[in-house]
Amino acid sequence: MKDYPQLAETLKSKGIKPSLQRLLLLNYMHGCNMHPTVERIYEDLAAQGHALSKATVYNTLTLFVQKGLLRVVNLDHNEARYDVLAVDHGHFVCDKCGAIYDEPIDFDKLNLVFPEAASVRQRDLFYRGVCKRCRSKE
Amino acid sequence: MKDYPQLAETLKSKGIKPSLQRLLLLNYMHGCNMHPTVERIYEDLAAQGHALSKATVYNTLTLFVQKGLLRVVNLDHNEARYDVLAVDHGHFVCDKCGAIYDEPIDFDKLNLVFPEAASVRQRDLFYRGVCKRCRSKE
DNA sequence: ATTTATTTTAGAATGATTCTAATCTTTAAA
DNA sequence: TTTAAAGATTAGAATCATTCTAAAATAAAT
Repeated sequence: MKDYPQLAETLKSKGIKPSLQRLLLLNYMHGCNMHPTVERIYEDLAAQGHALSKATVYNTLTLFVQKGLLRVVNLDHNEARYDVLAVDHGHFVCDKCGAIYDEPIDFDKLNLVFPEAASVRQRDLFYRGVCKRCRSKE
Repeated sequence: MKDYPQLAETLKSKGIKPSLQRLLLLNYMHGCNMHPTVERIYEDLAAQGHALSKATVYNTLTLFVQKGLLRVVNLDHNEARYDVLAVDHGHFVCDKCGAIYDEPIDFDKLNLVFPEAASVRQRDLFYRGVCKRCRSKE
């Protein structure tokens, strides 16, 4: 655990009791620059010797999302992916290799208006296509 | 069927043979301003007396997406939704009632650049929050 | 007509997620 | 400290959207 007191403080500030499992999950997500699936998170933690049950992974991630520590990334209707909420950013998803690239975006500057919206909680932007790595392999 | 020859022509132009089931589905989607799930499409068609099998609904929608007639909207990791490809638009999704509002967006004008992208096939934008209808009920 | 390819279909299989009910852990009260 | 109450974790069952499979129906081609 890199920074136990800091992680615990983050949890407490959101009204979440810092159990071992929750600290492990938050620590994992903070040191994680991909957008892992539940399966991936579960396996990585198990490989590190932390065998949380899969139910706990689900429960905890859902809790973190509710409390605003993470966000769900729905790339397809198959597996959900999880993303740490840092700077506002959009995603580019490669159709070939499935890689997900983050790119900072200032949504405020886009100045988009949805007349039906009373309040906006979350903003997502996805571009899809072929990434340069895959293109260069062709 | 509103405009049989037109629908059949649309299918043929994409290299799809215009079977009855395919015409029914394309017709349904064209006269549909929501973003229906497979279940919804299946039930609506059945209610109209067109009992396609659910497998056919899945197969055909997937075919239409591959051929560029429809697009999948992944609002959550639960059910996929389908959208007719018309003008470029973003989506606002209400957290309370689940309503989905379209809003035309000129993505080109946003001028967003993903350095890792060699080519872009699709662009999606989702805002989430509470819609005015739900807000006014509170 | 007869073969061949294509489409549709019902139902089984899959797999991500949720539910359930029991166990373990922490907190609060006595 | 004990005891009780609340909260967290867990394994495994249940659910449910989607995909697979293999057969039946339809259309196209020889």
